[in-house]
Amino acid sequence: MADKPIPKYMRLKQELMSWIESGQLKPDDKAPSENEIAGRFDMSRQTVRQALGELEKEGLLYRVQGKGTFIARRNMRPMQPPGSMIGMLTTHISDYIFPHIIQGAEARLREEGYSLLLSSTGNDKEKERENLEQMLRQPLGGLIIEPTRSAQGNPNLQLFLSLDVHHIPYIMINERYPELHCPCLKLDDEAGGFIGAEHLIKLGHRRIAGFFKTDDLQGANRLKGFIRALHKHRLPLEEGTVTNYASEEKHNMPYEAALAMLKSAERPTAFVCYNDELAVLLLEAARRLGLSVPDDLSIVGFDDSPLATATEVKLTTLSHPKEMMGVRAADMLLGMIKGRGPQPPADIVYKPELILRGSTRAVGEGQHR
Amino acid sequence: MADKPIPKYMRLKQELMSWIESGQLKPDDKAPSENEIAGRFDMSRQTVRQALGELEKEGLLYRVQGKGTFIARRNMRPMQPPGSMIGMLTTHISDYIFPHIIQGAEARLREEGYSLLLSSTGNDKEKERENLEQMLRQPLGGLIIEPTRSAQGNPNLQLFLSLDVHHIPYIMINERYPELHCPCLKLDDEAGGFIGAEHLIKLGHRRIAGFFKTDDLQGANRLKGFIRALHKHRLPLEEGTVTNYASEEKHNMPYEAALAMLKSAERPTAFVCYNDELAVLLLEAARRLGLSVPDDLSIVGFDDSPLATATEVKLTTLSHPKEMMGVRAADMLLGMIKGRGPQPPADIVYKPELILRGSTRAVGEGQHR
DNA sequence: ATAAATTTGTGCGTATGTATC
DNA sequence: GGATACATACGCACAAATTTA
Repeated sequence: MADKPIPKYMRLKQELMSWIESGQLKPDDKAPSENEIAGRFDMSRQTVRQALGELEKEGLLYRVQGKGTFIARRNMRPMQPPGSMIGMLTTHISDYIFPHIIQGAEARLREEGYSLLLSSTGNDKEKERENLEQMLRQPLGGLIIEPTRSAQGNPNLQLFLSLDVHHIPYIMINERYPELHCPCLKLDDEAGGFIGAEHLIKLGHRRIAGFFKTDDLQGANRLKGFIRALHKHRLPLEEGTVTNYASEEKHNMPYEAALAMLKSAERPTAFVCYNDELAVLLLEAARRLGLSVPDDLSIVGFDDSPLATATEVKLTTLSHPKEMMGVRAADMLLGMIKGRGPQPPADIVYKPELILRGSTRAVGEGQHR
Repeated sequence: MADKPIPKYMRLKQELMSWIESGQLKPDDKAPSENEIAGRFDMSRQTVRQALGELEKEGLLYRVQGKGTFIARRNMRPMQPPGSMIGMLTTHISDYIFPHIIQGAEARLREEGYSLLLSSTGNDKEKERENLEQMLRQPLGGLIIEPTRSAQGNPNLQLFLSLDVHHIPYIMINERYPELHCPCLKLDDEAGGFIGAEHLIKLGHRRIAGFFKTDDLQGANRLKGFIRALHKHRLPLEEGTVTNYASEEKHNMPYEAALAMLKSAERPTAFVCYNDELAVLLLEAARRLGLSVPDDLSIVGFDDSPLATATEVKLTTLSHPKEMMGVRAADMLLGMIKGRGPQPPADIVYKPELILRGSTRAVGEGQHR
């Protein structure tokens, strides 16, 4: 009684599909004529035509007037359902820690049967727009975005809002555009800057210079924490203590500034650096002036990148979740995609931890070697 | 006479499509009933049904029994044409030079309006299979593949062959599986091993140890070149001169081997390393024993990775095209996709160049510092 | 709540046109 | 030209779902 009768043409469709699948009918084989099928299955030719018509639309058959009906070349690979592709848009692909974040996200997504569509902006907001537009042309299930120059406004806001319109879930990593209220995974950069500076202060350093990139909010927040530590310990924030630089200048400007500082009479005894990449560069500056790290100068890096342990003097630095952040980002996004709840997940904020290595030392401690 | 009469149902289809396109019928609007259309256009209901049926299959309409026919929500964002996505399958995403290759390829592909679908095998042939299968479910325009453990056979050969069956162009980078004859971009690893070793020989070194990874062909070829250099200069290849290791052992095994070697009475005066990552590690081993590089030990790296200049002693190493290889790989693949010619492009083989830095020195030269 | 009207779904019949062999 | 096969077109009857009276 509860049975739903299957229409005749539908049963014929299934029968024919099984013929094809079992190999009884191979590609380019000729199927029986409409009249023959009608006779064999005791149905009208119109009904056969309905079944064949649908199979043709589905690409399993092709029909040639006057010739017959034939099995299509099975070019059909079993297709991925739309929405099983996740886009990831970062500033860089190859720079220090980004590959690790990407690797983490890719691994997790693949485990869950999703694919990763990768794109980078090269820290250029124009390219961010192009990439977003291109991504929107794909049937994406979601997006993981690292903002480009997050401290310099968001000219592509309209595009991001259209993600909401299309109901494409997205999250941000490292930072978020303040205008958007999407979930975000980030490091507590302010705390990191504070911890790095306070570590040096507790080692007795009093003249501490800071070097921060300021075109993204990570840099601004790390600087904020740095300043808070100085204030807390009532150290003056003198002119020239903090060097701000833009991404384009990272190879020269801070290096030159550090050289100038280290040559001055009242040279700083410690550096807090925006990241390990810069710390390695400033390590080189100290070497060039014949200064020993950590005997003459302490340096704190940031991000615990592979560079931190490649140097002779291993860098004291602040941890960054890297792969783990990528994994969690994937988890969170997949949760939003599958998830029922309309409430977006809460932000995940990682506390950076100080990793003590050889590049920092108390002032005035005995020289070695 | 030469006119082909347009069928009634086709004219109706076009009429209805124009209604939708012009906005006379908006999404979720109800279309006139089959009988009404039939009356209005003076045709039978069956003919109307044929037109509506096709439009439904094409996704422009949906029909609800007992209710009516409705215009589909045009959720269709302008879709990317299939085949505008390029897959890239590498062993690692985050390890030293891979990010640079990926970055180069991604940049070039995006310039041409293609997207990059990224996946990594983690040097695991099982994951290589899974990733390939997943990639095949996407409408890929082509594939860039870095073989996984190319020196250890190819259990996924069938999958690679099915790429040919589906006419999906693909190329390999860094190495190729010998069983497959697809275009390949690679470094002349054999020449690199030779150049590195000969450089040391010309500096007067006689006891030169080599450390090579042997689960991929790059390592095997670099070793081959290393041995050829020794032969050419009639140096003996003594027991223990060459250390082979597998990827899993890279963090400990060569390090321990180097320590043992350096402690022996007849310690080698120079190392040729599979890559910079290993060179940095062995630099550390030398430090631990109080040996100075390059005064007591010369080290040659490979790949000119960022690590090579992060160390205090900048590494003498062999160049690798990195980004450029990614860009050229993208170019070559796009050429194959667009290209008419059935003949596949020729391999591109880069000659590695010796980059002289501070980690190598002639034996017996004056000590410094 | 029931019945009637409407609308799409299924199935069959016929006739004619047109392409292929 | 004739036979065969698919394409177009119209007609009817009834079933199933939905809306309306």
